[in-house]
Amino acid sequence: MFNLYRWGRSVLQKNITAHDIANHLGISQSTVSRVFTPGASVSEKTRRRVLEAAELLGYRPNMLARSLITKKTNMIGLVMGDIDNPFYPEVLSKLSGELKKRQYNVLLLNAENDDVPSESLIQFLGYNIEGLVVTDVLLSSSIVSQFAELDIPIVLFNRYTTNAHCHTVCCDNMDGGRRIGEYLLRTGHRRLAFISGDPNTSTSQDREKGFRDALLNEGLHFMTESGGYTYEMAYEAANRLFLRADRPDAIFCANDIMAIGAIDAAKKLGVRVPEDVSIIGFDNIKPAAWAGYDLTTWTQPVDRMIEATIDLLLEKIEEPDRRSQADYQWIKGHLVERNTVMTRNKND
Amino acid sequence: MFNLYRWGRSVLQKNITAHDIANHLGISQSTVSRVFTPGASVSEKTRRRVLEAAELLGYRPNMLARSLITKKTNMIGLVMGDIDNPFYPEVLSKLSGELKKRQYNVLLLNAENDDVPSESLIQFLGYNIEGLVVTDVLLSSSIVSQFAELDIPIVLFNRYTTNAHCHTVCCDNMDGGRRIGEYLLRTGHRRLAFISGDPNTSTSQDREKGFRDALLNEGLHFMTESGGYTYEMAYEAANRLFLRADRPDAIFCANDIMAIGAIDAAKKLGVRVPEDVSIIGFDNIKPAAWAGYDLTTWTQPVDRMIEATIDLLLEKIEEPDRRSQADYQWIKGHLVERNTVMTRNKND
DNA sequence: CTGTTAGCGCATTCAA
DNA sequence: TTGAATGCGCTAACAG
Repeated sequence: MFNLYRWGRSVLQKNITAHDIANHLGISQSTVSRVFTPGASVSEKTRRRVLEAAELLGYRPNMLARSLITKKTNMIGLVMGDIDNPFYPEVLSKLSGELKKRQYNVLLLNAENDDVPSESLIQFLGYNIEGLVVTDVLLSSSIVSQFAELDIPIVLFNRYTTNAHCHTVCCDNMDGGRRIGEYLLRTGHRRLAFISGDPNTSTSQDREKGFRDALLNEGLHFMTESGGYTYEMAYEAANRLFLRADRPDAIFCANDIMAIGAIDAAKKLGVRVPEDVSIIGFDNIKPAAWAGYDLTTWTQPVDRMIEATIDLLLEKIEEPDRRSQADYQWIKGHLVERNTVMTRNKND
Repeated sequence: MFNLYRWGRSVLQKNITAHDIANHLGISQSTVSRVFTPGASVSEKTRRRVLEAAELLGYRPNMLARSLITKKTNMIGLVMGDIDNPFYPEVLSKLSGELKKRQYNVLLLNAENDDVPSESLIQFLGYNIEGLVVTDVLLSSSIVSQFAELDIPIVLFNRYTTNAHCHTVCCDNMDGGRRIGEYLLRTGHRRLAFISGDPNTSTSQDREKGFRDALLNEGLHFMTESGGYTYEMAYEAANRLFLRADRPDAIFCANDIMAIGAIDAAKKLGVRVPEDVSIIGFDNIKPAAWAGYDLTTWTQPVDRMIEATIDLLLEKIEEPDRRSQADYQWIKGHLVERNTVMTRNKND
């Protein structure tokens, strides 16, 4: 009889290989491999024996060796931008969760202050990641072309470029901005202001552009301040706005964090929200729902965006020629009415 | 002369290997390998030629093949608990950043609601991760022993167990709780309350225990409510507290999110903070500093905790016998005084 | 259904 | 300093 010690290896050995199992069972290594290869043909009996021995000895196929041959690592690179915005941890968590459901693992890279470390991305290539998701930042074109040459798909989450190799899943920011503008108009606001995020980002630009379009239809202009997507800068920006002679009756902030900063600034100055000024945000992060703010805002449909991201990415990976998914997807959000906007008398 | 096409491969070829470079240069594959192996001996001249050709052809060593031999993958597994608490995205981002500085990459796994997917962790073993960092959750002992058998170190961040194989880097929660208790006593509070987090977590338990110790020294008891580490539950818990006949004059919440919920509950009921009730949190997350809350709280020294985590983990990985780092580290935080606690007249 | 063989791309002996 | 040879652990033909 074969037994655990027959081949001079103890149960406590660290690296059990398919070979060990094969020897232990007196079968060939490739048969063992077949048991762990979906779709390979093995008799039910040997399958059971192998599985049993594997369980006993603690065998687990070595993904690295496997990947070396199959060229499938099941690893996806994830580049995270602005983690300070609570919107993105949510994205991160859901994205990695969904990816795991589909058998993919996430190799993480965080890009602090818009500075995507190119060398790390190149390292990722060394690990043979099969795809890349990039949230809220842009990649250098040199990096993009390296990925392109290797046919590794890239999906930009909430960003877009004209670079043909980058696909995009994005909240329809223009639409959001426009409909927020229309909403503010419809509720009787006339002295409007916009606090922008980082002016270099398409998210901020598009929200502003949509907003402008809506106002232009009514022949209205609006004041602008820069809030850099941070609480502190938006707080200051709002202060400047409130101190103006023609103080706005509504402020649209390019994200919720800034809207919260604006609300706090208003409180400090004794400007009442929404009686004296309406404030509206964008993202619908958790704190927006807190009783202390109760912020009217715009929802980014995270779940649908993530679903689209994954469907797009995995289609590119698994059936590159299928192209059933659009390469650029703009997903519309919707208004969440809470209590920071009030309807005004148009003859105010 | 050799040229790019001599070996029938075009510049656009997808997978350039060390062999390709070798052929292109008319040298051996092992020489090419040496150029990319720190400490190997290659003449300066060939090193330059190889590097040049590599650059030209876009060669990059395949980490998988390399790891197969060296047993070094430079990958660290990271299990993230409660990502809803803004404290943890910060940890995530800093941890992965520091790890990258030390040449390690992060394989991510997020554990939603305390449910660590064991199969995913076992998958991680297949990828030959070299270490595991676990934030704010606990692992099943069966998983831990599998890691132990393979000598893969585990560092628990903000959790601890008696399991010998798990090392720990933790904010000294008992100390924090105690010193918060002492602070509240010193500032004249006598009717104290505690809103706990998830009662199963050591973080909540220890903060409560320290708090109790401080009060016991003065022979005081305190009211307790459960806030489950969420804004909503803490809001309700605070409501119950405020409606009692013996309404507390100070509430210690086991984290900032809950303290914010408590503040909002107070506002809603017209209970003034800090005039009628003092509120103190734990974590010092960003929103605690917002003007709308201006929360007095306890800082977890994130940077030092992360540094300790990495030092500990990498020592276990790189020089397992050195043991210069303590296996269990409790790091003390400190009070951040803002405006939700006021000194009371002891004869009130 | 199973065993044999041949690599995947690389680091690492051992000679030269 | 370099090249030839070997094998890490595995999958994928190819026979049988």
